[in-house]
Amino acid sequence: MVAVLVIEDDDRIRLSLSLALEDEGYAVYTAATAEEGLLRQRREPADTVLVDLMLPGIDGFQCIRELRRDDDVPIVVVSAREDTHDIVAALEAGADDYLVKPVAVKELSARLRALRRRARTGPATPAGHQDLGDLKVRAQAGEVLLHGQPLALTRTEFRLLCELAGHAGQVLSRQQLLERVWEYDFGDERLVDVHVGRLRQKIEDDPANPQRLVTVRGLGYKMPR
Amino acid sequence: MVAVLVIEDDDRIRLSLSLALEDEGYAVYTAATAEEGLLRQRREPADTVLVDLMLPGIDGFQCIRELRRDDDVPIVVVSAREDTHDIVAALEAGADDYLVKPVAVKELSARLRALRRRARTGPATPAGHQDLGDLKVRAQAGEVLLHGQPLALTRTEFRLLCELAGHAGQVLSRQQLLERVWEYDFGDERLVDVHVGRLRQKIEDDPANPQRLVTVRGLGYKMPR
DNA sequence: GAACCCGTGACAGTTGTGTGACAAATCGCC
DNA sequence: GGCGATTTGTCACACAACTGTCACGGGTTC
Repeated sequence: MVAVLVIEDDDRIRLSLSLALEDEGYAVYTAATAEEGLLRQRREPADTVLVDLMLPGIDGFQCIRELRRDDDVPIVVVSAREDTHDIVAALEAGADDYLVKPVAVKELSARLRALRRRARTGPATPAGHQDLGDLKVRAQAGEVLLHGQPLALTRTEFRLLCELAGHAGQVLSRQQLLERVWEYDFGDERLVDVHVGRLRQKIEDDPANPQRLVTVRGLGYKMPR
Repeated sequence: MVAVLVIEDDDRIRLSLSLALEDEGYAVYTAATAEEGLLRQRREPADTVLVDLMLPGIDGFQCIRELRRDDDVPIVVVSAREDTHDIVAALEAGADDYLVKPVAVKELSARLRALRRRARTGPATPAGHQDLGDLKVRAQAGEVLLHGQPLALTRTEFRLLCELAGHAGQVLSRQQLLERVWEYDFGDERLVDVHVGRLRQKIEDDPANPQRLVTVRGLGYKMPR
């Protein structure tokens, strides 16, 4: 299911956009302000973001720049302003497409598909590739190198490692890992422990004394930088 | 220098677009018909293609499909028709963007930049020719050499191989392959498995132990660099 | 010492992948 | 335009790999 985040302050437009997109088969998240949208995208990233330009507080341009700072997500502007200057500014800020209200839903949907088709040819997983000493994570190639040798990881191990390596130096709670790796909203947190254990068997020189994937008691796990 | 191919039958529009794009710093090739444009793109590929919808002979839609057959080049439609139906059809055919005439050059330029920014993150080599050890893929010539000997591949096998070889070192999911090789938006992913199996019979020395086309369990397939 | 946190081995159920068979669709040739 | 050959997509089966649960035990905190 493709998730779309709609950032739009006008309640009526937000609602009608949401309904239309849901009809097209998208999962829709919404936010009424840029702040809310940015927060939401950071917590639970959507696959595509629709954003209005005229927003209270942080405006659309700034919002796009903020999103682009650490996210390569496709961004589509939906705005009432049809001035060329606005269009150019939004695209320069990092937007991928720009539609003028009122939008035809069929067109919006087609443009989303075209954009996603193009975006998908990019990196498959969020983090590109990470080097942590002897351990190299090549997300695109779907491979992990330890001392230059490719490692045979299962999908779950791979995704777990990507998640941890992508936030090297930062503690991730079992709950966060469950949500991001397993996409579970709930579940047995011990599951994480088991897979961390299995992962350690493969990436640690001495699995009983983990160096690369350490546990932070009471908080979770992290990979030191 | 970024090269743009403009396919447009109206002399005046073609000329003014060319001049405007040259002003923006693009190298511009032109073609007055789809046939001419396709030939030109095959001989000397541009980095982006602008195409009109109403062309004599092969029309714009068909032209887009032909281009897409063996090229991942960004395609922008510039048309006088502003009907949603046309827009959707063009995007579905494979276009990346759609502008309604008359176009503001600044906007066109900004959209080209946005599109190229997005497209560049994609495949490193569009559709040239790839050498992977003993296996040489000549996409343009439509032939594949194994140990210097030409291989007899079916069309599907050939396109599958081109797609994989064109992204050597990168995992492609079954879904991605379905979309790019079969142009299915959905469908049975097992179809990919079957054709990978058939392809292996032809390109692997020992099909039971694939070396050139390996499966990455849970993720998809890839050809190692 | 009690409560809690974490590592780990075992195991059954689930999922992913390769492959042969087959019918429908397409192609090439006359 | 017809007909055999080739290609394509679907299906089902078999096997291997992976996943999640559980229980046990050692360590840590208070």
